[in-house]
Formats: sequence, structure tokens, C-alpha cells
Amino acid sequence: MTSPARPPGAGEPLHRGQLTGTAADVAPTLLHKVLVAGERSGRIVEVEAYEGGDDPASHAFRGRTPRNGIMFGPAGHLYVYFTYGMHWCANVVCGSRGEARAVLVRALVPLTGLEAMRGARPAATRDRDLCNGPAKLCQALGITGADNGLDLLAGDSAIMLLDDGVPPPRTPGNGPRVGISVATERRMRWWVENEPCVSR
DNA sequence: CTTTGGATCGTCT
DNA sequence: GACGATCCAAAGG
Repeated sequence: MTSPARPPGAGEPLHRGQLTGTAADVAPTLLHKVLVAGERSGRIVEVEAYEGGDDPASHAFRGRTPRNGIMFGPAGHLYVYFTYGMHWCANVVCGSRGEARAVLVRALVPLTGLEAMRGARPAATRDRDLCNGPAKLCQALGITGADNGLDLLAGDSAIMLLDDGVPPPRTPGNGPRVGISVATERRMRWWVENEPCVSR
């Protein structure tokens, strides 16, 4: 009995219990999970952990504000923020309620909806440049502030986080986070080694 | 190939 | 009023 090949971008939503640990615990487990936005989807190949009140680099370090409120809610929701006057970035909220931990999704391998992604990102000359950065992948998938707070684990959400059976790498790359000026000694960035779609 | 600086505006001090 | 959890084009080697 041969089962048919699973369509690209298909899978089951993660269980919320998989996201209740610290951001540093959860982040590397999200490698190879699939982020889906309508017909567009990609496999996560680079992430960063932000630990809320324990982490000077986190948006939640100085407490709850109108912008970061979603981070203080339940795990599995999407935290989208606007930065540098023009870019959106997407996080998966994790930890327990009130802890404001989150994992920034930094890069994807495009799986489906490539034509829509190319249309959304005319600056990308190669397909590997469609989603190889936190703001690029939001542009490619059409994620904006309007999506802030969505439940990524609900079957009817416009944006979902799926497990299609591909396990995380046994030994991911690990190093300092990108683009921050504090807590730079913490090695809380993880990526899939030898993967062309990783940023930088 | 690497380095540099401009774009652009919401958010918090 | 200052500063980004960034990207890209242009300039330089």
C-alpha cells in the first residue's frame, strides 16, 4: 500500500502543548515546520527566540504595550510587528500566558504559491530570495499587521503553522541573533545548515 | 565579492 | 525626538 505523496504545504496544525516551553526550547523545534497563508506556504529554515521579560532584546522586556499585547496572550498566536517604517515581521507566540515569549520566523523555503510570491516581491531575482529574511517572508506570504493575533493552530485561520511529518534537523546551526544591540551574547538563532534560503 | 547609506514611520521615552 | 528583531541599490575593491 503506497500512500500518495503529500501535497506540498499540507499537514496537521501543531498541538498547542508543543509551544508552551521557553522560546529557546521551542524555536529549534519549529525548524522544518510549514507556515501556510492561503495558497502560499513555506518550510521554516531559520528562527530566533525572544524571552519576553527575561530578555533585553525582546519587545516585551519593558512590559505590555499596545504593540506587544499579543505576545502576552496564549501560545500559538501570531505576533506581527512593523519596523523600519516599512517592514512587517512575524513571530509565533510561545510559553505560558503572560510570559510574552515568542519565536521570530526569519526564513522559509518556498513550497507553494510561488507565482503569488514572485508577484509580491518583484525585487527577488531568484526564488531563494523570496523568503530569506523576516520581512521578506511576510512580503512574500502577504502577512501584515492585519494578521496580528491570528491563531496559527486553528483549522480555519488564514495563516497556519503545520507539521507535515518532516522532523527538525538533529543538529541545527546556532549563533547570535541578528539586528539587535543588546544581549548579543545569547546564541538564540537557529537555522538549517547548508540551506540556501537562510538569510544573510 | 563587501560595504555603505537611504528609505520611512509607528512606537515608546 | 530617537530609534529600530530590515531591505535594497549603489558604490567600491
